[in-house]
Amino acid sequence: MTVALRVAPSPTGRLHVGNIRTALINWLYARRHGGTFLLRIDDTDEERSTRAYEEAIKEDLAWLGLDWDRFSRQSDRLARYAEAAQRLTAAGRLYPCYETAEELELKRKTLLARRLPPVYDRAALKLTAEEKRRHEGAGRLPHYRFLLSDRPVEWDDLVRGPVRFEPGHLSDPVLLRADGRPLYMFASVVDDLELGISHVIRGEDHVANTAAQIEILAALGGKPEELAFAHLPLLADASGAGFSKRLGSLSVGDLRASGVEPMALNSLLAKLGTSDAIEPRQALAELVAEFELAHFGRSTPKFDLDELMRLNARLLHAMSFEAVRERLERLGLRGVDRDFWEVVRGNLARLDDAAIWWRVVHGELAPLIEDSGFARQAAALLPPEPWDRATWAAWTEHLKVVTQRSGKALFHPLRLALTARERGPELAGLLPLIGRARALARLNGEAA
RNA sequence: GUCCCCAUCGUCUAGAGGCCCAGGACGGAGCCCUCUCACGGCUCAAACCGGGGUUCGAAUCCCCGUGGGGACGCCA
Repeated sequence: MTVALRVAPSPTGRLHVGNIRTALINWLYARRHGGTFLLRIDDTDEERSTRAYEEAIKEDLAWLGLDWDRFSRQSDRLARYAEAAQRLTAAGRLYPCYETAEELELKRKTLLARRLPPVYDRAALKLTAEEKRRHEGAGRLPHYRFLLSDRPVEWDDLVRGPVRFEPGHLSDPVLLRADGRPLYMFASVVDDLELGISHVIRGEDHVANTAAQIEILAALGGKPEELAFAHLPLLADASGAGFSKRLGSLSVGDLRASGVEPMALNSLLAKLGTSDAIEPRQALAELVAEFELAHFGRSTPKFDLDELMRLNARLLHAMSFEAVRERLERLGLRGVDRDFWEVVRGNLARLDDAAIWWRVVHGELAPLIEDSGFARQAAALLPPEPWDRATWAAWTEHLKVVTQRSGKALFHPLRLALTARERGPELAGLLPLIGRARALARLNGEAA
């Protein structure tokens, strides 16, 4: 069986945490099983979809490193949906309905008030030809519903196990709006069938849709057993609130602005809710090798931004110079080298922070002098260049003997004078980068 | 309201009747390393939602509560 997966965002906003997780997991599954990955833009909702968002989604996926082998856009395939609708009509599975949105809303409210599930009553099925003519004569255009069977729908969900939907709990889904446009429910099935999708991995908010879509698929001549479904539990935010409440507003843009590395996000989202340890991974290939859909549980995991930021820091601490060189240069660190990166990376929470240490090493700063006498002594004992990592130990050993200082009393003033900061990377590494001239001046209390 | 799903350390989870006075990872605490923070090493604290059953024996099976999530659109 050919493995083919897809991610199907609607271009009505930027990708957010939930979207990204779904996209990533589908992508990982495809790559893990040597399958293809399709980016499908679900833009049947004309009012809310824009090309600008479509572009933003492509950029966001590219930023994450999720590439696609195939691309399709639902608005380009309207003829296909119309053709499929004709086949359903011919099979007697598509029927016109004339209720207005308001009338349907009223029906639902009435049912709810009677403690009944708000399922469509199929009143339109009983309409006579005369009644239909009257409706159309009155200017009412029909929308079309798919006639669900009276048999239960079953499938073996890759995450939830055997799932069974009893008839009567589902409304006949509207496939075509009164203006003739297909709805997601329909376009999605036609695409999955015609584009040869083998696995649909999505959030559990789609389980009821799957039941209906399996029937539509079969009515279209597709084989439901050739399409595997997996429904993952939705994410909640750290407080446990449902995903749509707060996480829905956490977009890729926000995350990027917070200094989140794409691989930090990928590392978290690929494992959150699984039994695997969540650890920083430098490359998607590692996540591909580790990916197992069966490791996902059925309960709602919490997405915690603090956890993401910690993972982000850990990822940064292990990043290679090659991986960040260009980005550092773009940050204005001209001529940045491996030594600098390796000395500094362990102290970064986000890549941008490297600029702080770049200034400490190459820029001018006003030193903090606690004891000018001691600082001048230290300056006087500064060894001649060339300097390397051993210089620091040699120098401070010498200072220790001469000044009788040790521990914090010895080191703290040196750190303050040299970097003007309480904390930072090891001075043994930093000192050679700062260089003798600058160190000398700073110890003497001069801005340098 | 109806239906579906879920319920083990703070978090993600292992656990498919005895191997569990419950294991791992992240986080937390302590110690070590150390000029600081981080890294690393070692150690510790930390959980089976409640109540009924079934069973010689239940975290594991059943029922009922409770709590959480989801679905019920001419949105996706």
